[in-house]
Amino acid sequence: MAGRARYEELIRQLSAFGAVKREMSRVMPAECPGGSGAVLALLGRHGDMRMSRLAELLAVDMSVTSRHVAHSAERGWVERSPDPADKRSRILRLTPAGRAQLDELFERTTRLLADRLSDWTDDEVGQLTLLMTRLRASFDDCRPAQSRPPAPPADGRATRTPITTK
Amino acid sequence: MAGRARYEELIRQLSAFGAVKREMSRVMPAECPGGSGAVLALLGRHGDMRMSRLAELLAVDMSVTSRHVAHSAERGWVERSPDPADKRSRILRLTPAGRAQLDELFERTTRLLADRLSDWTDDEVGQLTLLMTRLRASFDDCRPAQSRPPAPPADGRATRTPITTK
DNA sequence: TATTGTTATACTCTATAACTATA
DNA sequence: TATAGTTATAGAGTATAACAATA
Repeated sequence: MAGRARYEELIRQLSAFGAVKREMSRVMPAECPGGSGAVLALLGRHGDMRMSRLAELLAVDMSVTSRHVAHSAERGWVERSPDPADKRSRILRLTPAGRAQLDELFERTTRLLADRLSDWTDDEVGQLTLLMTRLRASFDDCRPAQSRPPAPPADGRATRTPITTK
Repeated sequence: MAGRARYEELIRQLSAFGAVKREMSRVMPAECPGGSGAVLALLGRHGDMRMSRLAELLAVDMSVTSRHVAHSAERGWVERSPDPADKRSRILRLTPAGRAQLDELFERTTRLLADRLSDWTDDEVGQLTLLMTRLRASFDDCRPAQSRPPAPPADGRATRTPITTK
């Protein structure tokens, strides 16, 4: 358990963190806003899935997810095919065009980070990523849990706060 | 210089970080949205200042700053007095009510963090804060620079870009 | 009756541009 | 002419609630 001063300083940093995200979004192609980018990134990482699962990964209401996905689908980046097992559901899949767009996003953001973080060592970047991942996991653990998967097989530098199915 | 895989993983974490911020803002009093909270926090930390300086600290356009400050002033948290040295400017100051509101904000967010991060050590929280501070500084250093002070000596966990009165 | 997904509405945050009042 | 600050407008993100189709 950390001291109050620690928390307050962390709060300040969290609060001021918007600036970094804003600068990241400024290098994104105008046609692809952040919401769509997040959709593509998650589909690229986790593969095909349903709306509800995507909403959970985005940690956002499904109504919001629906709009982001609609935007992506309109541009041909995502395909929504009916789920044969449940006609209410739709299976989302990244199209080749979506994959290309995703590559472009990573290309741009990676270039930005490589520029800004040129004086960071590989290990320092890894450290920050690890701690941010863990922070997010610590918050996730306390969510109204829908269908949190039982300890997703941590893939390398994954979450240090193991997820227990409640 | 870190490897591309490092950057991509960091990008994913940055992208997913909104969830943490959203949860933080959910514990805020309805009357005090995030923008006002940031204003109060910066005035509390750095003391009285002008609009332009606050806008720079917020890393946001002055038009945005103006609205947040107006919101805070309407609620009696911030006082805008004319600058005798320059009649175009206004000096911002935290009122006692603003200080009380700020205390309340820290109280709530600290409580949230203490809950979520109960299994983090003091040192781990410090580590994360330090790295986030440094990340932000790395981005700041590349900004269109208005009155950025000349590379101050980093002192541990404080902002690495200390503020000097222009 | 409950769940999946969509749509309508409203609110916050942001940037750009036009405007004022000083400098 | 340039700068400090305000306001109007527009765009992105989010949540809540009402709705349709299916389970």
